[in-house]
Amino acid sequence: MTKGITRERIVTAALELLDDQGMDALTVRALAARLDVRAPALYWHVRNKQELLDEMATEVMRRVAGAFAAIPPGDGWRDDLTAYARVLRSEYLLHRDGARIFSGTRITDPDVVRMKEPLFERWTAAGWKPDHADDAVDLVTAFVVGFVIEEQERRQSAETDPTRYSVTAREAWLGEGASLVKRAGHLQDEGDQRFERHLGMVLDGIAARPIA
Amino acid sequence: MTKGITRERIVTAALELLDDQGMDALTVRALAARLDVRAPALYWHVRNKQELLDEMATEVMRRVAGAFAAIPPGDGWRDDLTAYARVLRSEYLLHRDGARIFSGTRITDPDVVRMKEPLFERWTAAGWKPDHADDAVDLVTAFVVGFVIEEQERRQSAETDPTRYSVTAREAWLGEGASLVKRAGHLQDEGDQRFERHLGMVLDGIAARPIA
DNA sequence: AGCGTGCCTGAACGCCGTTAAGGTGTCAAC
DNA sequence: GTTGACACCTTAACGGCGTTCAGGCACGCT
Repeated sequence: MTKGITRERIVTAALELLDDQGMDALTVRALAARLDVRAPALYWHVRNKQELLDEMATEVMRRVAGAFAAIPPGDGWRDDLTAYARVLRSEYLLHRDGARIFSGTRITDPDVVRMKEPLFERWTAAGWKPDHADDAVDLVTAFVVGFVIEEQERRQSAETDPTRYSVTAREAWLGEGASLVKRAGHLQDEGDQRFERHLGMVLDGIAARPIA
Repeated sequence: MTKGITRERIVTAALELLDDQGMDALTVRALAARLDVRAPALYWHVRNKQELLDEMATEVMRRVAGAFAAIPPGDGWRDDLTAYARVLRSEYLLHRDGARIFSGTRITDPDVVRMKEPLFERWTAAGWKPDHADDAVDLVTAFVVGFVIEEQERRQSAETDPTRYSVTAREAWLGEGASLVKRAGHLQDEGDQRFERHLGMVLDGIAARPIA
């Protein structure tokens, strides 16, 4: 491993460590060890752990912006927002607890925020008002964040305690009655279909509003 | 303060401590001090801190269920879901980082899950399929979670660093270009209106699907 | 040759969650 | 009325955490 720590190397190593071992194992000492260095060395490049976490979140969003920019523009706002939602979800899913950790943290790089600009240009050209465009992006973002948080918790919970999401165990836990709640529990298909279906509803909701 | 620690007293004290001092100050020792007891005493009543957090989340959801049950049933699914969304949001807003902390954590009390039953009954009576009812509740939940996470982070960020969300500082940070992004930033009205508007879109999206 | 400065180390501090072992009070059984 | 069990709490301690601080080593500049 070549020496010479940089901010970027720290951030990417931190993301790897998070994926390998999970949030609890993401300690300054462990991260330093992975970079073949002692813990205090990191404090030369980063003010504290919170700043590191912010930087990690920014990096994740940078990858979202990158992946999104690599997709050819679609046929209209609906294609654009669908692509954005899918990219955001899959980037969150790449990291353990990704949605919980990386949502709603401060972005330290203006370029990431500026990525919205081309989108806004296309949509205003198509007659959208800026505030409607803003609502649309934020609504889709909120939906994806909420969806993936629940998705990831469900997934992890199933790993650590497989009985929890088994149908029979759940029914026993629920006790008597609540038959409709139980019946609904049966129907939960896995991830992707559910995501696309819910996303479709959100987009329908956006479509139902006057654009200007 | 009367002695005699119980699980419930621990949980409510923990919620108070969280509200007063924030997540970082919610330590076992500080919580014990608030209950006039030494830290290890709590381990007689609670397995570990994670279990305490789960219990706190459950308590919050119990309050959501309680507040929701206290509202007289509305005129249809739209009223029901609106009331649910508002109750969930305001309960999250009551606690620092509420949405981030309490979303997607395991609920330890079956009664909370069973609260959905009367809703499902009403809606199926009105012709909804169970899977559609399930989708609707989960979609609204995901939206509220995502919305409030962003809302709370924005609010706290504004407290600790008031320049961050000032318009002029933000524009300087964004640099040249991105004029549409900037323009959208101007329009962000505060909390409630925005919530109601976005919620309306989500509900429109639900309304746009066939119910059966 | 000497010096500043960039990057890193070793040692330490205070706090954390958690465990182990031991006390004290209450109350039923004898 | 003594004994013993048990619920509940204490003190002491452990290992690990984020972070700070003083020092040291290697380089480029004068």
